[in-house]
Amino acid sequence: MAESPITPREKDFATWYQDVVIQGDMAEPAEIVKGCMVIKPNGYAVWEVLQRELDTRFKATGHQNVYLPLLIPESFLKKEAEHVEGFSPELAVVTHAGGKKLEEPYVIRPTSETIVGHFFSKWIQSHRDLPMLLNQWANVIRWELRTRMFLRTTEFLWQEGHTAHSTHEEALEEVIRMLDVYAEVAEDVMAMPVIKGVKTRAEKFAGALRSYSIESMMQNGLALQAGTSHDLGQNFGKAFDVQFQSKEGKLDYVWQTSWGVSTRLIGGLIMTHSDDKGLVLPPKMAHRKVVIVPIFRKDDEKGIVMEAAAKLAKEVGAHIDTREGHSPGAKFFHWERRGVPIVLELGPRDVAAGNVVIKRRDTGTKEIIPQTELAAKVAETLEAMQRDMFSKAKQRLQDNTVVANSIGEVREILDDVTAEKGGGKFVMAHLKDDPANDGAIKEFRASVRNIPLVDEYDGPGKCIITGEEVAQRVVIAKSY
RNA sequence: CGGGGCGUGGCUCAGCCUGGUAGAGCGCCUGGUUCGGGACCAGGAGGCCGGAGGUUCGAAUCCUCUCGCCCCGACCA
Repeated sequence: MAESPITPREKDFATWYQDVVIQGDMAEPAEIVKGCMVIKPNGYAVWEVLQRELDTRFKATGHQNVYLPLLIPESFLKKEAEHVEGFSPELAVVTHAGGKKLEEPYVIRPTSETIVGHFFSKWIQSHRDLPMLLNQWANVIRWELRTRMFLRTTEFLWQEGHTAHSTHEEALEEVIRMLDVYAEVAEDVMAMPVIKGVKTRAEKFAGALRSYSIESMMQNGLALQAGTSHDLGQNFGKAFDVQFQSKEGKLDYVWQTSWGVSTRLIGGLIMTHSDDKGLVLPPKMAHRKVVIVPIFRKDDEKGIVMEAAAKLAKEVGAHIDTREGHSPGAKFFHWERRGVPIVLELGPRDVAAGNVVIKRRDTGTKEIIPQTELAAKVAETLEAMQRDMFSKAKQRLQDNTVVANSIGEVREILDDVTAEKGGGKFVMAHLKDDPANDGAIKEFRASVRNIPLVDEYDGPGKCIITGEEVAQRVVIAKSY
């Protein structure tokens, strides 16, 4: 009996996560480039599902895809003071090309606000050019000091939306619209509950007026920022001189937004649903939803079983594991680790009785059913799994969200929490949105995740640090 | 970037302290028996020990530098 190569969550959550990523054939460290990973077919397929789900919604809300240069003139970054200050430490810079030193270095994009600003200024003259609603699917590089597969890697894949509007109100509507799209994909497709909210001023995107985020809770109770949407105000408009003439003939700067989600979502997906046996994918995220493991001994059995398997596979769109030289048991483990939602077992006994064994990945429940009922059963099971996985995650979020009324209390709850040991909570507390207060929270390595858009608690109260009256509680947690 | 740990067949690791031309288990290949939760037997292939330099008659082993991975911290849409 071989031991599971996956470290139990209880023992070391961080190691468990890595084991699941590798054993699930999602990705592996590139090793030849610092902080980079190789996304393997099983992982990239998940990204493709996400891309499809997101892109469909972007198009439905009027956006078009574009592609902008990977390299950005260094001077562009410097045009927005806060932006350059925020990103400078993590930039990779190209200084040589074509065999000689460049007059002006190029920065490998960490994000494209600056280059978008440049092109917006070329493309926008009139209010008739607005709104301009663009999105880019791309890779970016940020030289982070500490990386973890999917959660934070030097190079990662993402989409960045960039829009320009004639009024601040309209831009704000866009910011919230896209935040809602992110929340919908997270909850309805990934079965990953999120809290929508505003980032504090200290935590906002470098160069934005305000940032909004969706925050989700991983199984160790740590928060993961799953997506962000920024109200850029006129900051980049002014820095890149993006002006338009209004109906009234007046010149004004555009109001911009930007929003993005990345391959980090895959890390969130894994840490929300997977278990000690490996990856668990919600049906909507699984590119391969049903796999049939045929069981037989002799050749005559093989013929009968394979024939029945082919028929069932066609009926429910399943993949048949025809690999030779692997026992059925080995095949069960194989698909279990890769998170396939439903595995069907089909052997001579089942064929003789007209049955098939259906097994759910999330609960491990096994059931013998008549083959005639399979199609309906599969559809019903996939739906139930999607629903149940969301409920379970939602319940966990609720169970691990607590209220605190003093800074000491917050600290006591979060002090010992680590990514490895877990025990994390979302602590709801009244806190004034002031960088000094963020600093106080940071002392015990936690942070304000966001200020929820919908207050599900007790409304106004006194700030746990300054004692000032604030409108509502904020989410404080340790995070990735 | 600071502190700690670690790089040896595909994987996990032993060997290193006390230098003397590389080992185990798993995996892989072939054949046979198996096959309802990681099968077994037999035979076989595969590594110059992360990389570079140094010390030495001789380096996986000692020294220096370097690259990468993991953990803690700092940093971080």
